[in-house]
Amino acid sequence: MDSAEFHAAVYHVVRQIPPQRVTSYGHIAKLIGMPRYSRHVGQALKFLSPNTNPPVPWHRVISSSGTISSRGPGTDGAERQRQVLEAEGVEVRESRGGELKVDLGTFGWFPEPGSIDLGEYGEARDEEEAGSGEG
DNA sequence: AGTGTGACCCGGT
DNA sequence: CACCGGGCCACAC
Repeated sequence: MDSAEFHAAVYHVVRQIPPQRVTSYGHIAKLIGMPRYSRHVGQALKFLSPNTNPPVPWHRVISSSGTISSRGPGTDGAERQRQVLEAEGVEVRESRGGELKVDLGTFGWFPEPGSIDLGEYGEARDEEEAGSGEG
């Protein structure tokens, strides 16, 4: 699995997140079969072009705790993500520390690995399974 | 070859 | 809920 293919796999899965739902970097990593690569999911979204042909709903990916990643002080990425989420009906609230949070119990989308379409990226495996396989 | 960093995750306090 | 420590993988210096 090359870096380019990893990115492609991430985009493929992110495109399947339904409207008004959010999931986490870590869960995307799980879905593509690489549970230890949560940090790289964020990188893949960072390198995403703003005008890809099938659009990638990057805004529906937040942290596992329901927090929108701040991307550092002085950046407006988190605020842009908030506005896009609210525009499609996702409720975002602000904690005292200024953190933007979404209620995962209401808007969370965490399908089990294997229950979604991986397309040509279904060969990725981070953990070997003894005695089983695609065949 | 070591150190620091990043759109992260989990458990403990 | 907030804070901290450890784990994780790849990249830049």
